[in-house]
Amino acid sequence: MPNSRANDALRRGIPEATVARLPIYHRVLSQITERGIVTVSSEELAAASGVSSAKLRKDLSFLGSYGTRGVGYDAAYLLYQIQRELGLTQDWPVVIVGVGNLGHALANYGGFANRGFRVVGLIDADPELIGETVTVGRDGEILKIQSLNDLEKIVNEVDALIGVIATPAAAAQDVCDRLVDCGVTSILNFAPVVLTTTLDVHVRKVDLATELQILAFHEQRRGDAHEVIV
Amino acid sequence: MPNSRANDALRRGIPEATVARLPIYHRVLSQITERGIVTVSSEELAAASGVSSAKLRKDLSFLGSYGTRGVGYDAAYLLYQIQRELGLTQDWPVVIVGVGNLGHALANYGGFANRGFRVVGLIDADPELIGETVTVGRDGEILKIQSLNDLEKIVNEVDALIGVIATPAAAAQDVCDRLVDCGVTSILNFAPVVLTTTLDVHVRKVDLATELQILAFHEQRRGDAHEVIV
DNA sequence: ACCTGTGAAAGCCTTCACAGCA
DNA sequence: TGCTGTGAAGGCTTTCACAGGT
Repeated sequence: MPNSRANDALRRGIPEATVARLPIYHRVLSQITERGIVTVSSEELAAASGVSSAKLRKDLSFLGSYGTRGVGYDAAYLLYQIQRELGLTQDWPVVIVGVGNLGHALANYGGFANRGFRVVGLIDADPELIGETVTVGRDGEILKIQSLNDLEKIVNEVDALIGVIATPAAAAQDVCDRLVDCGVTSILNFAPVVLTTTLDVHVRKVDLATELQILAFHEQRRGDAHEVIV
Repeated sequence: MPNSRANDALRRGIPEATVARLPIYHRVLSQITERGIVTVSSEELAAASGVSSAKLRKDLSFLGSYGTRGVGYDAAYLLYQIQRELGLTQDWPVVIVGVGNLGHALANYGGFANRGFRVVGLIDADPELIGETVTVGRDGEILKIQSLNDLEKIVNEVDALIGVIATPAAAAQDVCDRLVDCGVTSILNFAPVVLTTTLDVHVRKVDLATELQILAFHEQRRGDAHEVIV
């Protein structure tokens, strides 16, 4: 039974590459609807998202047929569908472990709240930091930094399924293990280490040095672009 | 002339997917050599990097034949080759625009210095911040935050080719244009906007909310994994 | 015996180009 | 006419499996 690509959309098997772009479309559509625009063509939406229109149409076709031929997409309706697909219509409690500069930046980051994420726990190992208050989100909600010792208690209390690791590299694997042990199934890791977990846990990694190194690679390439062995 | 894949490595056309993994291998090899390990097999290195050994061998084969059959790779030698390939044997001056929490975190980030990056400029629009000193890197080097008005002067002075944008979304495109105008050709963008530039400028994007949204998507999937149309 | 390096196969993603519908 | 939705083609990436050295 050679199960073709055609059925994938129906079986809700949205390609990973498409999933990774949905948040961009989501953001662009938010801006567009806020400006009062009602209808948008694949060409326009693609340009604003930095992708080709063919790619955009393919991406959207995995969600369903939400456009109108000859016209375009109803921006608000499409926005809602993407929101639903991404699970942003519900509320995701998130705990952040490691409240250095980066952790602070994440806690303050305004972009979370209106996308369904709520920072409900700030955890750090440094006794100096514990008890300190941090403003999370844009509307001035205040949260106290809690002790790493209480990680399990905190995670269980707030029922977080998503954890963010912004600790030094040395602490990350241990924190990861503990998060997973108490039920966290999705982890966003900013520490520069490869985390090992069971397969059912989703780990995504953001590595600042890595990004710069990729840029440096291309930058260097400019210089010796013509040192080619023919 | 159907130019085959086989020549790609020689013509220095390393696949993008491989380039994106080289920094990981680089980091893992650094740790390994620091522990005094001399020889490493593709299996070991792959495990520590979180990839399959076949993938690792293919990746390394694009750089050249640096292993020994029946034995493995000389860790220090391989590390050097990757370093050279990534352009980390030279020194890249980097300017950071936007010195909020995130900008601070980036400035302080210890991982840059020993990977060939040197933060040489901190720029912000907020008059309150200008003149404030920030410790960059691990060895306590001190840098003063400078005014956005002087961006062009600063970039030209320090000869930066790489710029990091950590400003609010609204300011990002303008900052990008100005950086490009004064010769920056690689940009790492943390602002949640799609930047438009000429094709010869390399832009990489790190979007914190996007990463969480991708996790949320998969998290949601767990719940309704069985709501499948058959 | 062992482990690298690599063609070949399989799978995934993007682009093309146009049928199909408003 | 105009724009979406989508097969088909093409390109890129990963995996397989083994030939080729040590």
